Amino acid sequence: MNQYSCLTLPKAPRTARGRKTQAKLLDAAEVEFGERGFHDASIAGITARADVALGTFYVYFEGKEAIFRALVAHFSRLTRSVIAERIVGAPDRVTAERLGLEAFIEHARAHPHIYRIIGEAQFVAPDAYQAYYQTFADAYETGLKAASARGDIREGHAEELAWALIGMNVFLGQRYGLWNPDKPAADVAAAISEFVAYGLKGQRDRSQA
Amino acid sequence: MNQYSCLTLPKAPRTARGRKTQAKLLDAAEVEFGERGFHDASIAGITARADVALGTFYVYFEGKEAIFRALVAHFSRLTRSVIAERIVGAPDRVTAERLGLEAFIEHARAHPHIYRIIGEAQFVAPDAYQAYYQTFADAYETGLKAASARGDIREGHAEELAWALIGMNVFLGQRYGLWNPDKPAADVAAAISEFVAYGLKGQRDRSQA
DNA sequence: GTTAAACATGAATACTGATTCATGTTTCGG
DNA sequence: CCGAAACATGAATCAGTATTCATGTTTAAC
Repeated sequence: MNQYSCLTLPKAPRTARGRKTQAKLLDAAEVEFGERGFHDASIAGITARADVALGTFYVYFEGKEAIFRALVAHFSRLTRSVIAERIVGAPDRVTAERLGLEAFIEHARAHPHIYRIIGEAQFVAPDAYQAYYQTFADAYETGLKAASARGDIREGHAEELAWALIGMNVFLGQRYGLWNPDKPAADVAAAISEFVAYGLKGQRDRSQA
Repeated sequence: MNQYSCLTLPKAPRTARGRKTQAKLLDAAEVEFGERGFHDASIAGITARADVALGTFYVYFEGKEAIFRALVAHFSRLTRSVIAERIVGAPDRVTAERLGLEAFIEHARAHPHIYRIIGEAQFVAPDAYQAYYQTFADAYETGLKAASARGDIREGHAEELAWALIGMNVFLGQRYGLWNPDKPAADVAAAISEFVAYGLKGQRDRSQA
């Protein structure tokens, strides 16, 4: 219930009751935006789900877009940390890619609301959306460069590769996580791993897969 | 002006005047939706741009969503044909991938409206959006299978690969076509081509790039 | 326990914009 | 040229909802 406590929010509550109410609103907003989309979602819908009065919303948020942006910022961090946790300690970059894709598909499957909200941010809060992927891409690029420095993968074109790999992940997450969540995420990740391994290393590697 | 004539439209005009007015509305809607997004776009905005009266809109379209869907269907076909034309006659699959990506980035750069409209379809007309990418993926998969049958690329996982490659194209198109359209599309495509070549063929091929 | 700040309330406000419709005008086959 | 169908018009209708605000209640510091 209190998963948002770390956020710098528009109107910080000063009492325990206030923090609880704000957290209820954010939880409710996740469901309302996730189910109905930004424009069909209503403040009345959010406050009804949170079981507070309509006016209470404006005690804690500037308006509809403000709470949406708060959710985007929160879920951006959450998604990155879920992936990061999963690939920590991977023996090499190709394994990291496979585990990251698996984590991404599973996360999308478990939290479809989050993916709808981030996707809609492209049009509702374009700057936040772009910042999200730029941060992701920067980290990716750094990771790829480190991997090539230690001889894990070939050198060069890390920036373009980072965006290409992110796009791969997003679309596979959409297709196999959100649209047709039947196939095990690990199977999809394994199927793609060969492509990524050859693509990044330029030769077959029998030590992993 | 008459680029929509092939479409099966909700209310087919019966006279030359009618066809011209409907085409003006579709052209105007492309700009209105492309610049302001689906929800901020207004029917009044469309009819003003088309230089017709408000009520005229409803002579030709059921409503706001109907004209949006007509645009999505039209641009889906257009995008596919632009890519298809570019890769016809490519000597091998890897070259086709490179030319396709180049075409995609250039097309996104030249027609940002189209890409905003298709992107928003994800939330405004999810079925149309999904159908668009499913069609794309099916064609892609067929192409990959044909390529592996003739020994161009490795066998296996054509479905997953199709979605991965589409995701790559979309994100590179977004990054280098829409957000930072400075780098030549051919350079980006060349940078990624090595990754795709190794990934699909599993060994260096010195005959092309 | 007092009290000032923080929080909660929901009816009222204010505005937007999609869609309808009754009425005129143009087209085109005959 | 005539008439019926097609097309054009824009004021009026209709619905929905984001945001405000005046008022009442709870919290927590002292």
